[in-house]
Parts: sequence; structure tokens; C-alpha cells
Amino acid sequence: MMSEVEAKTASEQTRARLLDAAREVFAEHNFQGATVREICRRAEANVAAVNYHFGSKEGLLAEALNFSQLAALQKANVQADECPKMRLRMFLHDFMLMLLDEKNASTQCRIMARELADPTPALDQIVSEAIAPLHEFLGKLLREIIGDKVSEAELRRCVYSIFGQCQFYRHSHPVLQRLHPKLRYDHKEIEAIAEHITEFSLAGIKHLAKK
Amino acid sequence: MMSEVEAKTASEQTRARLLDAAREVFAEHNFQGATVREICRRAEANVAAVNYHFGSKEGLLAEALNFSQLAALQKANVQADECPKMRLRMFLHDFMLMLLDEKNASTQCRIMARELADPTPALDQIVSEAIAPLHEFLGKLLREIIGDKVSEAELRRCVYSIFGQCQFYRHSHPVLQRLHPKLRYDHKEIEAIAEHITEFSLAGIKHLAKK
DNA sequence: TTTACTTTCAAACATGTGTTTGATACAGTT
DNA sequence: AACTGTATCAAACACATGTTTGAAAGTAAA
Repeated sequence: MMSEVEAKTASEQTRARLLDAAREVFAEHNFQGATVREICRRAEANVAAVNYHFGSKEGLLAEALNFSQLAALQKANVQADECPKMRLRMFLHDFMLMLLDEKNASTQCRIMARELADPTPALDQIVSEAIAPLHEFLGKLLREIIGDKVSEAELRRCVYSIFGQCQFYRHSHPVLQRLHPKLRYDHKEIEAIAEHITEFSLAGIKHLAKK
Repeated sequence: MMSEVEAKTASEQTRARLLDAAREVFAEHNFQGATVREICRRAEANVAAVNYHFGSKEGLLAEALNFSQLAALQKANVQADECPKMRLRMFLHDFMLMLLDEKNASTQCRIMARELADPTPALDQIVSEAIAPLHEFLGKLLREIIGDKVSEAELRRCVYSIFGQCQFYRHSHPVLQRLHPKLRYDHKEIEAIAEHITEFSLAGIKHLAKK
């Protein structure tokens, strides 16, 4: 995930530290709940630093967003020399790892999840830069599997069905933890989840294709 | 959905007005974002009323939660004289109506969705009183369809797959609105969604059962 | 070194928050 | 009518928030 603190000047370093800290705090609390003071405390910067470098708390959030990992995932998938079903399996595997692996930089996903629940102006940016391309990507992939018999509206609902299953494990994590306290999102569990979603969804898709 | 303002004494009426207003405001903002002053303004009560009648903002939230509609839905479904597949279809239809119909009292669902994103002590109550029974209900229903060949863990993932699809339309509503501004959750659309989830999921379940 | 500019800092500002207070109005009982 | 416990109210309290300010420290070119 690479931290950003490798810049040059002292000013650039504080900027980078602020961005790192902001990603952490925005991932832990929603926009309203995250405080500038907490971010600055973790970045070891003065409270005024956020407004000096980013204009406002909102400006900081906008710059803290980073979708490069998500874009890379899609690019690698498109370039992979595999059949559509296999690419769906690969995508769900990589996507769920990104979504659930705690050691990884899923901070971006967490921030996005919080924006869904309580939108700020940043959601427009997230939708146009990250979610819309992602939905288009999966739509095209499903179209390769499903053929031309299925309407555009039905295809879209299949995309929703898949992302819905994926996001459930992130959104409902607080609930699942209470229902099954032993639950841990380790590598093995994540792969089992991805495999389940793949099988479940492929069956659903095929059924709709031949109906 | 029946408002609660039909009580006896003046004190009970303000209590009821406060609860109604609280459900509205908690549904619109998350717990932190909802302000006592806004609730009291809508209830046409004094700011001190919340603490007088409910002890605190948290106490108000705890009393504002109400899962009777959800429980009634399950009870009716269990008592229905239909085959399991048909009961799944009925459940998803009713559940999605409850989840998405804006005219209906989906305020409870909205509050629950907000608690998922940013848990407060009320989430424990929500999980034990509403979500755990709901998951158990759907688990039993799926077991009737899927038979005994599938492990408990796989069955649970099927439950997750279904609820994931359902919740997606609520959680991601802000996103879907931006992606497809013409989208409206009218009765017809909700029924189409429920039908899609039913077909998609039944295919997924059957596939896992015979694997 | 001097100068001009950028960056940091402690403090203050303005506002919004949940909660408390003490007085006042109201209800029902005697 | 007088009394008593309850409910309402405006005001204040205590605290947290994002942001601004003006001075101090730092930086780099002349």
C-alpha cells in the first residue's frame, strides 16, 4: 500500500503525513465523526495544518481519496488471458481481498463504505472516478458470460447482485462479528467467501441467460 | 405504520411525538449527526424534553427502535401454506417492499442501516432483537429448499448472499441515484427487483445443493 | 547577512452540541 | 381553594468542533 511519506521538502512531508493520517481516521469514523484535531495529532502536525495545506476538512478528504489500487485490479483482469468465467473468479478473489483483508490498504474501501451511509460532496467524486468505471467493468465481463439474450436492465441487476454480495461482508461486519464472534477475515476465509460468491453468482447468471 | 400520537395524557403525547420525530431524524442522519434540537423542533417540544423523558439521546434511540413490522412479516410467512420456494419468493417480495418503499415506514430499516455503518450501543439491541432472528428465519427457510447435503457454513453464506443483494439497493441508493438518475423505487420496480433476487438466488442455491 | 517568502505554532474565535437548572404552568387530589 | 407532584420552558452550562489569526521559526535566493 506504500505510505506517502517519502517526499522531499518538509512541507511535502507534512502534507503526506496528513494524508496518511486522514485516510486512517476517515476510515475509522465517518466524515462528520472524524476530527481535524485527531488527524493532526496522528500526523504530528499543528491543528492549523489541514486548513493551510488543504483549505478545509473537505478538501483534505477529496485529496485523501485514491483509487489506483482499484484501477490496477481492473486493468490486470482485462489483460489476463483467461476465459470470462475464470476472469470473474479472479476478479472476485482480488476484489474481496482488497475489500476484507485488514492488513492491506482497505482504508479506501472503508472510506467509500462510510460515504455510502452518509454522503458528503466527496461521494460524487467517488462515484464518477471509482464506482461507475467498476460497474461498467463488471457489466462488460458479465455480458461476455451471459450473451445477448438478457436485457440491459437484467444485466445491471446481476451486477448489483454480485456487488451486493461482496459489500455485505464489509458493511455487515459489525453485525457478523456479534452473530459469530469467532469469525475472522483471514486469507483462507476470504478465499472461501470469494469462491462462494463466484459459484452462487455464476449459477444465477446462467439461469437468467437461459430463461 | 401507524403514528404513536394517539395516547392519553399530555405527557404521553409529547413522549409519542418525540419518538416519531426521533425515528425520522435518526433515519435521515446517523446517530451523531442527528441533533436533539432538531428532534425536539419537529416534535414541537422543548430541548429539555428528551432528557426528561428518556434520560439521554441514547435512551431515546433505544426506545425509538421498533421491530414489530419485521417480526410480523416473518410470522405471516411461517404460517403461510405454501411450498418453501414460494415462501422465499413471498418473503423477498415483502422484505424488499419494507426495505425500499419510501411511503412505508422503512424508517426502522434506515436507522438500522446507519447503525451498521457507524455502530452505537444500540447495535447490540438491533442484532439480538431483529437481525439474529431474521437470519435464523431465512436459514431455516433455505434449509427446507437446499436439503441436508450442504454444510451449515455454506448455508450461512447463502443467507448472506441473499441479504447482501437485498441490502445493496438500500445501502447503495445514493450511488445508484447518481449512476441512473431516473431510478425510482416505485411498486413495480421493487417487485422487479424482488423477482430478480428470487430467481438469481434460487439458481445459486440449487447449484450449491447438487454440487 | 539581508531579504522575501513559506511553513509552523499556540491561542483565540465562532458556532453547535448534549445536558442541566430553576422557575413556571399544569394536573389531579383533598 | 390549597396542596403536591409532574411536565414544560427559556436560559445557561460545559465542552468539542472547524477555522482563523498573528507572531515566530524556518528556508532559500540575492
